[in-house]
Amino acid sequence: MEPKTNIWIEKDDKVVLSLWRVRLLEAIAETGSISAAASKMGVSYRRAWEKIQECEARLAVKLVDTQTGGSGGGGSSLTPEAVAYVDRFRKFTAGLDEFVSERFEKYFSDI
Amino acid sequence: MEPKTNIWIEKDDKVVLSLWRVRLLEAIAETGSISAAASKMGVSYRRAWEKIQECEARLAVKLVDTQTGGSGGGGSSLTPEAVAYVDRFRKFTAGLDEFVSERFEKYFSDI
DNA sequence: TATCGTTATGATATCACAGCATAACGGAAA
DNA sequence: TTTCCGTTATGCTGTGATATCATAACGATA
Repeated sequence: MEPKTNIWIEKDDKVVLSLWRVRLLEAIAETGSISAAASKMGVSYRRAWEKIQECEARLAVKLVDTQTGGSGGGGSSLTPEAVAYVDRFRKFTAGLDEFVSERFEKYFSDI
Repeated sequence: MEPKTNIWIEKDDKVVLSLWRVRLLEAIAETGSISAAASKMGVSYRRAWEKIQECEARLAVKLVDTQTGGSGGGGSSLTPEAVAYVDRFRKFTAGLDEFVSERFEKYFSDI
């Protein structure tokens, strides 16, 4: 038995940022491409790309700069706005895991 | 923009208890029937019943005592084990909303 | 100019879930 | 005794979301 949590931010009842989406953005920053990030996250390029579109549309902010063609085939990187959102989100959710783990230990350690 | 969270407990990568399921159990306790509880939760009886079966199977514990037929058509009530699980879960998750709200205010109040 | 990996999207298959339908049950009322 | 009613219990079917497949466009480099 193990505790699990999810945390996200909604706007008009729609997800604009979530733990998963922030991880995806971080993966894009690390790998330099949506394709590699999707692979790293274990999802199809298609799905990763769609989620990014969704976030951009709902936040009304460009999050990923993309380039098609070129030496490496192209690539992607985060906009300064995306970096700021990721940073904010990470600070926002910092300590959540510890909070949950401690409480789980306290009340479910015997199971 | 508003923060949202979910919290649950897994066993072998499968959900055994969650905020939603605990609310369902509480609704059964309050109303005295799965049918009324499902309606209260805004889902079909079918779905409510299935989730209870799932929890019982995965926890290997009987959670709901049911009675078919009779004056009111029958009804349901929680077993002592279920009451104990609900209580534990509520204690486990107490304070989570405040934790998240505070942090959200701190880092996203301007948006 | 041919190549190659990436972005960008359409088209189709698959699957969890919602909604509908129905049988069994048994106390209460007729 | 027989009918009635609301609940439990479960099968069946439609549907929307998601996964998988396929393909066009792009452009620096060799």
